[in-house]
Amino acid sequence: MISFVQTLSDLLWDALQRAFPDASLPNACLEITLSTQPHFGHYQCNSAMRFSKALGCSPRTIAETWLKALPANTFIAKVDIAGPGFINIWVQADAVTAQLTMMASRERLCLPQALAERIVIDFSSPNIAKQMHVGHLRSTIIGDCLARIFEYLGFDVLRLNHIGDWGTAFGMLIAYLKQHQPDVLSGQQHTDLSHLVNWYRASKKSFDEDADFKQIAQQEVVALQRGERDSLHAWQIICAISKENYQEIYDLLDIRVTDRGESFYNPLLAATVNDLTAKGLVSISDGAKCIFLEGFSNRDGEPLPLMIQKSDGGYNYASTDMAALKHRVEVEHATRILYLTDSGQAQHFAMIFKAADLAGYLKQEGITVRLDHVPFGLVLGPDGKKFKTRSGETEALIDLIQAAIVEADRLLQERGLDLSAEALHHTAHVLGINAIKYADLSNNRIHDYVFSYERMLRFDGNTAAFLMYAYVRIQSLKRRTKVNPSIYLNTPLELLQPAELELGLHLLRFEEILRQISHDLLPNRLCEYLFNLAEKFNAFFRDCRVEGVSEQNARLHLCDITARILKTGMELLGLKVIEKM
RNA sequence: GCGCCCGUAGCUCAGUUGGAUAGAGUGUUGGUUUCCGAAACCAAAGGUCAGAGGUUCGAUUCCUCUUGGGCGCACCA
Repeated sequence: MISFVQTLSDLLWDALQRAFPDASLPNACLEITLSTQPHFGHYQCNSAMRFSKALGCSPRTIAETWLKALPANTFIAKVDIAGPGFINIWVQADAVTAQLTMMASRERLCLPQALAERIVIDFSSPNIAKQMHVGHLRSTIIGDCLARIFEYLGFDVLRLNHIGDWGTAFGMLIAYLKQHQPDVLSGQQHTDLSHLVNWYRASKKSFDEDADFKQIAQQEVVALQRGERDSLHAWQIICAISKENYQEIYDLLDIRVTDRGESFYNPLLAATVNDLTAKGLVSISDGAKCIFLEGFSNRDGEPLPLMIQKSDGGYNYASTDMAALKHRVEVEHATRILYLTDSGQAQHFAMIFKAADLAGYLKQEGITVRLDHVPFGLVLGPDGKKFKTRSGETEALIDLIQAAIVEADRLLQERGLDLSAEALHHTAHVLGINAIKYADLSNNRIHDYVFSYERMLRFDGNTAAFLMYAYVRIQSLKRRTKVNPSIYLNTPLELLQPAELELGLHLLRFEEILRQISHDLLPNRLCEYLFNLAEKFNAFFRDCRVEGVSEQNARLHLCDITARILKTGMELLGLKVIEKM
């Protein structure tokens, strides 16, 4: 759909060229934005000031000449010049109605991409033999949300879980299990992640303190990488136990992601290193294969390497990331790759991206692959420091989620709702998880944010519950009037009152918001949009009676579109929508 | 030391091609229901946008410096 701003922009651009046919304007792009104040109209154009120099006269004169050339049209109701040369625009309700009707007639509320660009989103990425913790929460939630938005926009999205399932740690864990837990490896004894975590700690201790064990562990790594059957089998058992644990979390959070861990790229590592070497990018430093890149130096001011092979011949995460990038471009044909990790890895990815560019991995069939590191800040505890439990341990994600659900349950019970125990429990479940997700997504991801059950579970303010409440209220109203949807959906929309027009204009901006997020990758913009939508609906609902008035069915139609966008928007954030609460 | 990120109301945060009087939420104070869900709405109060300079018609936004905080910087990922 051509956005409303675009339509206005086209109209004004034509007028500008008619008004100043001989002028060469510096910028073919008009600046049209939402008005900053209600009395400045619906939209404002700020370009007259910018053109002042090029046209050699004052912004006000430009604006006056410009608007005289604006032909009569069905979009603009009124224009006005204010201040130094701002052009304020009031739109015609009929034009909004027409666009809204067109939008609502489609099953999907925005147009799909002309070309289904292939986009890889690398997110979540827990580590085998470790609990998922808050650090994985943001990657998982934000990554899933971006994936949903890109899918909705019609991109061909490949969600990849780059699990930490390979590397030196497995040697010691396998060695330890062989020595102390043979029944687990033989499959005779089932176990869970909490035991695994303890064994991991114990094996680490032995590794650090016992030279003999260390040697055995290192041999296990070699055996594993060689693909020896016993070692591989042990590795598979360890992975399976871990996956059980994080699949439980993904089920709770409704996250869909394809497992493709570091181990997947193991067979590609040697070839990748060879390829980089053949391209002359690699030099040997202290026995390790390194790529030295301009602009990166270490604490002693010496060049900082991107190490792609260790001096002992082993590979590390840079090797895997280079191989993965190559695979995603060459085999998966990705034209864009997003990496959802904390901002601490910014330098690492900056180096990976630069090295990939130098190696020519980003040019494929005339297309330049776009790489985005999508960084995010830390989750902080109430003390403003990195989130920890009271005992100072890193909090397991599963506990965190359960706690939110328990807290939501308690709050709902306090309210004394007219719900069955089962319905209340279900609502608490949805509310708890929605609250965690929304609290995360509604903050700008760049910043650290303070985690607080109390704040995220509030029923008022910019929270998940506020959006859910706005939605159920609309659904309730639709039920209450007992009008068959086929009747109100076929009743022409009318935007008579200012609050109706405001709501209608806001509804039209949905696609524009999603497109913007596909560029800046900031889901908080969708949260803000939906929060404003709920507010504008509340204003409409305050000013415009729905039930039992002559405009009833037209207004029910508007309510229905509002509910659809609220629902779609919440689903794009990964929130569950309920019909009653 | 080098590099990256951040500093906006008491608190939590928006504010991205530079736009008019910097906005929400929360908290505080006051108000709104014979009427569609008051889990709502309205209003008041609250600011040196960390500080200083620069760029220009215009800077929270871009540049430089200062300051405070966070993170990264060779064989863990």
